[in-house]
This record gives sequence, structure tokens and C-alpha cells, in this order.
Amino acid sequence: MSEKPEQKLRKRNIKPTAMRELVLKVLTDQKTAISLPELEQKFEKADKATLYRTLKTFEKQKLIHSIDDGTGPVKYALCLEECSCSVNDLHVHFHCTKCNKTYCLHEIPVPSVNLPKNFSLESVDMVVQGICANCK
Amino acid sequence: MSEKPEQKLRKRNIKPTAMRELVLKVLTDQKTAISLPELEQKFEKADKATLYRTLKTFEKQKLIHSIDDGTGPVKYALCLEECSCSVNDLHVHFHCTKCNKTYCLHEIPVPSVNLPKNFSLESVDMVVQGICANCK
DNA sequence: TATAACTTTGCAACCCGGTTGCACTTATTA
DNA sequence: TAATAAGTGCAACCGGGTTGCAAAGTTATA
Repeated sequence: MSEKPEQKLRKRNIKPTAMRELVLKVLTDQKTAISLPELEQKFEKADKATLYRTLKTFEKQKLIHSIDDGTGPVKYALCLEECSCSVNDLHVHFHCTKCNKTYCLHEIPVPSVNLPKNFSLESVDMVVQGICANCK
Repeated sequence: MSEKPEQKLRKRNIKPTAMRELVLKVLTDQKTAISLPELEQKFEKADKATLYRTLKTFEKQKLIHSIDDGTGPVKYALCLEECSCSVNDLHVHFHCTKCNKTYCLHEIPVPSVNLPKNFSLESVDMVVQGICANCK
């Protein structure tokens, strides 16, 4: 059973305002990542800057993470409950070149890489491009 | 022995104009990837649109490839001689969070991933974030 | 060689995602 | 309740990317 949006926000130390609960709801209903422009369209009323700052707050508190699939606007998706956005939590993302949807493949961790001498690793972004199951 | 820029362009079916040879030279001298804004700064004279179109032409003809390291402008780097930008030619990129330089790790191929059922793979972008040997 | 056809370049303008300043409203706290 | 802080809305701006169009340069054709 999933907990209430309000609790989910509190758990991440985000003050639960009406606006934020609405945005969280959209993010929760969404199976794929969503960009700021897309989010704007989902709200007739809300202001771009507010939504922008909401996403930034969510990201900072690790409620969501950002994905740059290279197709323009950055997209955002919910983190898993236990996620702390550390290297261990990283997963592969998939971008469908047909429907332009971007998926979190939570079950596929980012493979490890052996870097050249004296290169140290902080994080990894891995985006697979292709056709998703829906478009096949 | 490296061949003349002019030949390098011809080999990729790019008409070798003065402009293009200059841009190719900059790209060749560069050890790390370069963005359009950075390229602009290297030329006092040349126009942004021309440089933009030059890069697009180079990319289309697979003389260079683009890298989006998530820090803003897209960067470009020379392909290897034999590169055809197919999945086999893909390599890992490294972005240094300190000096903001982006490296092609040609010797590190992108690891393979097992996608979920009915997801098909066309390409992969893998960018490792960290500190490079120079900044260490 | 002259002319026509095409390609490349330069300039200007535009688009769009992202970001910030500031005033106003809403919550918190003393 | 007054004072303070946090959140929101509006407007404006920035910067990378992109396009239209005319001028300059190149190539092909008669």
C-alpha cells in the first residue's frame, strides 16, 4: 500500500503545500519521466517558475532524480523509497526514439567501469536509446 | 602518420573549404571534446551559424560525434578513423566535474545491457562523472 | 568563357528551456 | 496579534540552438 503524498513529502523533509502535493501526484501517476515543459501543460494554472522550483526542491531532497536523455528538456522521475541517489542507487534509463518517453529501468543497475589511472568516479549516467515495448 | 585535414574531409565526403579545415584543425588539436560556444571563442571572426552548420555536417558524415554530458552545451569530439558510429564503436565518456573537460575513453567500450522484454536497443550514451587525472 | 545552378557563408532574428528578481500571499512562530 | 519566514506568481532575462535569407564563392554546362 502506498502512503499519502503528504507523508512522502514529510519523509524527505519537504513542507507539504497544496502545489507540491499536486506535482507529486502527477509524478506518481506517471509511469515515465516528465519534463518541466510537459509538467507545465498538465497544469493550466500553475506558473513555470513555481513548478521549476518545486522540481528543484524535490531533486535536492532526493524525492526525484533528473535524466538528460539528450532530446532537449531534462526529465524527472520519482526515486525509489530507499534511494539516496548514491552510486549504488544508479540505474539505467531508456529513451524510446519513437514515442519519446523515458523510462527508469530500476531493476537494471548501471554496470561498473574501470577508469584509466587517476580518474575517479563520482557518478554515472547511462541512457539506452531504442524502441520501447509499447511502440514495438 | 596523420593525414592532411583536406584528405580527412574528403574521405568522409565533406567538401574541404577553408572554414572546415580550420574547424577540423581545432578539433584535432583538442584532446577533449569542445562545445559550439567554446568553438566560437576560438574564432574571433567566424559566425556562430556557420560553425554550427559545420559541426552538423561533420556529425552527419561521422567525422565527429556529439556528447551531452549534462552540463549544458553539447560537446563534439573527433571519431576514430574507422568509426561508423555504430553500436560497436560506442565508448564511454568521462566528464570532469572540476575542470569541466569531457574525454572520450576510446579504449573503454560501452558495456552491454540486458533490456526488458520487447525493448530494443539502438544506441547507448554512457557518461561517467568524476575527477580526471589532471585535476587529481 | 559566359552563364546558370548549386553550395557555403554571414547576418539577423527567433525559439525554447532554464533561471532569477521582486512583490505578494500564505504559513509559522514569538 | 505582530513579526518573520517560506512559498507562489509574474515578468524579464540568459544562453544554446536553429532557421531564413541574401551575398559570396564554387562547380557544372553550353
